[in-house]
Order: sequence, then C-alpha cells, then structure tokens
Amino acid sequence: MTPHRALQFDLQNSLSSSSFHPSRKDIENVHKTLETSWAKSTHSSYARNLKHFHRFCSQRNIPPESRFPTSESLLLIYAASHVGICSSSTVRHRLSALKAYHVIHNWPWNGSPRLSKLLRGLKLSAPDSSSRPPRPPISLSMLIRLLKRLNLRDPFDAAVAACASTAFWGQCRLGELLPRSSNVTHSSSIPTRSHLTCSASKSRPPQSFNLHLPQTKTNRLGQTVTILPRDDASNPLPLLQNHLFVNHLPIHVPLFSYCPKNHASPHTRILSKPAFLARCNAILNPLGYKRISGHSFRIGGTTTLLASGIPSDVVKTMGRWSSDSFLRYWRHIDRIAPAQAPPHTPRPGTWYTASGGELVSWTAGRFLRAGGSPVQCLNFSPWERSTVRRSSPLPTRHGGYGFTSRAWGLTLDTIQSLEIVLANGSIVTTSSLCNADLFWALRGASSSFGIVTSMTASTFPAPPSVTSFLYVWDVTIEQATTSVLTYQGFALSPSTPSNLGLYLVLTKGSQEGKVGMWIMGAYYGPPSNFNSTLAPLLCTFPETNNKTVSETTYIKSVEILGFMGRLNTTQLPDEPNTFYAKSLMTPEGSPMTREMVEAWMKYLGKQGFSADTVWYIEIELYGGPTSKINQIPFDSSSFGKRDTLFTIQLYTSSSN
DNA sequence: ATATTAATCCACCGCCATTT
DNA sequence: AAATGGCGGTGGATTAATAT
Repeated sequence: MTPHRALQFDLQNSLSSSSFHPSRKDIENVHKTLETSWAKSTHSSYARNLKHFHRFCSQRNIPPESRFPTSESLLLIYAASHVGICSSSTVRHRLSALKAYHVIHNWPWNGSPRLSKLLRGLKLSAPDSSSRPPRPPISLSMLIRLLKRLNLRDPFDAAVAACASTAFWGQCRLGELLPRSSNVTHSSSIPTRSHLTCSASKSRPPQSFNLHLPQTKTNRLGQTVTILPRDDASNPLPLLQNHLFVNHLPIHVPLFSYCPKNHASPHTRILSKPAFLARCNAILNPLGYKRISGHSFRIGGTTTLLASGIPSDVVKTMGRWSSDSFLRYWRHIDRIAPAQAPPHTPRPGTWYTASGGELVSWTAGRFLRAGGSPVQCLNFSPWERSTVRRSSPLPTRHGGYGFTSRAWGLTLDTIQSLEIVLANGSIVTTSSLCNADLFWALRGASSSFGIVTSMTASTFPAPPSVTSFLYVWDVTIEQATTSVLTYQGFALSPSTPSNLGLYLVLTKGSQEGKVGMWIMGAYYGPPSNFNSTLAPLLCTFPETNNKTVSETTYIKSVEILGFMGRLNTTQLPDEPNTFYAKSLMTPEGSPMTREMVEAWMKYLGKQGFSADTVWYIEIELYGGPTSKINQIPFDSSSFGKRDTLFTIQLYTSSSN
C-alpha cells in the first residue's frame, strides 16, 4: 500500500491502554476491517486531501504536532484559505477527509457552528468557473442515430451498440457496465456474459433480459436491472443478441468484450469506457451534438422513460434510486410533465400537447385529438387545411383563423410551446422561456426554420351553445354594393361583439347583372341575443327565405360549419382540383369606398357572369374594434398582420 | 492522478394533531 | 398544559463516480 493511494493510520496507540495490550493480530484485524468501511477511491481521495492539508500547514509554518487534533481556529483558517478559489463542496470534502482521519484515531473533532457559517460564506463567494454544467442527456433520437451509424456486423461496433442501448434503457451508470481501462486483468465489478440471463418466462423470443450488476455505486453487493423490449430501432434485446452472436463470448469474460478483427487468435478484448465514449462521440459530434459523457446515458434513459408516460415511481425503481435525488435527472420537464399528467378531458385554461400526427381533422379544422380525448378549441380555418395537412400542424399563413378567432385570438396566439426539428437535425423545444427568439420567429414563419413536430396550445371553455347560420341571396349589383358596405360598417362597429364569427361570400349570380351572396358564421353568445346581434348587419339586406339558423352545441356547430358532417376525415381522400387562389388582407385604417365596392360588384355581376370557371370570393371578418386578433401586440410574434379588417380569399377553379 | 460533481443518508425544523 | 409523534422539506455529512 503506497502512501499516496491510501490513508495511513496507526492504531497501536489508540487501541492500547496502560492496563490492556491487544495482540498484534487483533490490531491488524481491526485495521483491516476499518479500512474496508471505505471504498478504495474514498481512501485515495482522503489521502490526497490530507496531503493538501499538510502542505497548507507547512506553508504557514504550523508544526506537525499542532496539526492534530486540529483546533477549531486552524480549521477556520484552513477553510477560509479557499475563498474565491474553489467551490464550497471541494472545501467540505477536504474537511471530511480531515474529519475521517480524526474518527479513525478517535480524536475529538473541533468543527463548530462558526465553521458551518464560514462554509456557507464560501459557497456564496465561489467563483463561477468552479461549477460545471450538468451532463447533457442523450435523447432517444440521438441514440437511434448513433445506433444506425454503427456497423452491427463489426465486432467492436456490435459491442458498442449493445452497450449503448443497454445503458440507456437500463438507466445504468456507465461505470457499472464498462471498466475504465481495457487491460484490467481481473475486474469482478463488471458484469460478465454469465450475468445476462433471460427472464423467467419461457416465451420465445424472450420478453426481457435480466442483467445482474455485480457492483453498483450505491450497492457494493450488486443489483439486477431488467432490460425490456422496445418498439423502435433502439430495442436492446436484438442488439444484445447480435452482440453475443457476432462476438461468441466465453461465459466468464466481461459482457461487453469483442474479438478484434485483425487479430489472428480468438482473443477477446474488453470494451473500455473511454473507447466506448470515443466511438459514440466520433459519431455524434459531427452530427452537431455536444460531447456526451458516460452519465448522459443514464440521464437520457430516465428522461425518455418519464416523457413516455411511465409513472415516476416505476422509473425510479427501474433506475435503482432510493431517494429523491432522482429528481435531478428530470431534464426536460416540459416534455415530462404533459406525459405524466393523468388522462383527462382538458379543462379550459389548461395546456396540452398534440403532435403533428395526431391532428385528425381539418373538416372544420378546429379539432385536435390529445391523449385519446377530443377537445374543443383550436380554430384552424378551413382555409388552413392545406397548411395543416401537408406541411406542419402550425398554421402560419393567416395565423390560424376561424370563426372563434375574434373571441379567442388566432391559433398562433394560443401556442405555448413548439418542438421543431432544425436543419442540422437537432430537436429543440421553443417557448417564451426557452429559445424565445426562435419561438417568436416560428409563430408566423415556421416553415422557414424547420419542421414543427409538436405543439402545446391553450384551450378555452366551449361555449354552452352556438348559433350557426347561413343566409343566401341573389342580388343586383346595387344591392350587393350596399350590402358589402353595410358589412364593412358592421365590421368596423364597436358594438359588434367578438364572440361572433362570419364571412360574406360572393359568387356567380343567377343572371347577368346579379351577384350571388351568402353570409355564413357562428354566434357563440346566448341564443336569445342572436337576432339583435345580427340585426345591424341584416337591416339593409333584402329579405330571404333561403336561410338556415340552428342553435346547437359547440361540437355540432363545428361539424356543420365544416360542410362534411363529421369531424374525422381520415378516410376521406382529397379531391383533385385545378384552381387559382389569392388572399388579400385589407387594413382597418383604410376601408373600401363606395366607388371601389361599386366597381368591384359591377365587375362580378358582368364579367363574373360570363366567366367559364367556378369562382367565389370570401370576405372574412377578421378585425374590428372588439376582435382579439388585433389586440395582440405586433411584436409578440413574427406574424406581420395586426391591423387587418378583412381577409379576402379570391378563388377560382376549372373543371380540367 | 487529481479535482470536482453526483448520490445517498440522516438530522433537524416547523407544523400540526393526538395523547398523556 | 405539556409531551409525543408523524410528516414534508431542507441542508449537512459522507462517500462514490466521473471529468479533465
């Protein structure tokens, strides 16, 4: 035992007294047993710290005989000498070593409340450079990308792949699976081939493996981890089987050994921790990931299991934690928390997450399915369907407009966080708290930055009842002009409530000089107020018998307004369509003049009638004094329109 | 090889309810 | 009125693992 590697102490004096002289053998026995109470690495670090104390004392000319038992004042002076140099925990460790040395010699320890206070002061004055950032976790996608780039036929890579997946899903500390060097001759602390067994069930292929760890950080007598199958490319079971198949391991060698290719003799080499990490980083770093460390696997596995919805106490048990220090590994609370929430019907004002693939309906474009329960509320307009279906769940073109937008704001404004895959392949979560600049940019221009894979949005209480309505007219150019102007006046009126959503549609009339006209929308207030709410609008419109007004539930209103009669459209194929469409947004500040509207309606009534295409124009009520859309500050997102009165959709399609 | 972080255990505190 | 005990939270002490 060299002086540098272990704590030296002399029991001769402390065990003997004047009346009693223990035998050399007994002393030796006590010595050895005491020694085993500390792990080897603790011994060496204590020895080092003790040396540090001696060096300090020598510098201050403190003679050896006044160093032990250390007086309270010397402890204070020693501790305070670290101020501003290192973290308080380092000082604590040095003092712990000192204390352990006192314990072994059965000396009194002179630590005091004063020393505690001094340590607290040290903590506050520690330089920033003394603390290290937490270990980055490996994400599931990172793991899968790593595995895909490993050549599973290669003996070394096969071992690396099996180890990576096992460490991740088994939430292992890497030191529990791999030795620190490949030339350890005898290492009983590392699992061997024989420590990997199939689970008790007889099914083929095996449902799970048990891996016994002969020694873990917190349990020197060993623990067992269960390796469960996965449904994706990171499934540890086939990777372990592949490793065993490629490397033909004898039963007694460390589990993650391999036969080097250009080695003639069937000699196995042990996969070491540095070699394993070097291979992982050689693959991951060029892909743009930060340098990972051994603990990244344990942290990543834990975070992923929690984010997949496994109850935290189960994850805690699987990861072999007995205290709450396990909470430190909850690295992505933004992903974990939604998964851990019990299944529920989202209540107004709560957040929930839906991934792009779970968007089930654009019929009305307002429904998301989250955790199996359909919920009220997102207001994608029918117009957004192409955005929603073909690129990403994030509406960017008009912000996500629907009949409820004037009351609840654009879909854009309900988004709380977005997960996006960037061009470099990394997956980042954005919100007003993290990656706020990206979050700002995505809400208005998401497709310029990446692919949005999941979003979290706020919900609103579904109104108790909804009045949906459709009025149809066939009017003269003059009537159309008056109607459009009345509609504009209605839009600009402060007494038009925000819980009314509607648009005016202009289309081909029944004969030359006439214009077809509809008004369609929904009123979300009490049904008894419906007529008085719409009265200022309809007063100058001609009487019509062609109308449908139905008082219904919110869900039903969405079905009606979506034209499909049902919400789930997964079975409905797209109709091919040859069309030209254009959107205009008109500012609130400069409404259309009578001359403009007149010229427009004249064109629609004359040229519009002889057109050989099917056309219509939607004038969507967007702004107005009460509209929520325009009350949101211009700078809150990159969406550039907060002064729109109407969004005008010009659409025409031909039959071929 | 050494410096530092991570993990665990445990004492203690404030709070409260119950028992003596 | 005093004592006891449970509980959740906090932070100190100790020890092991990991990073450089």
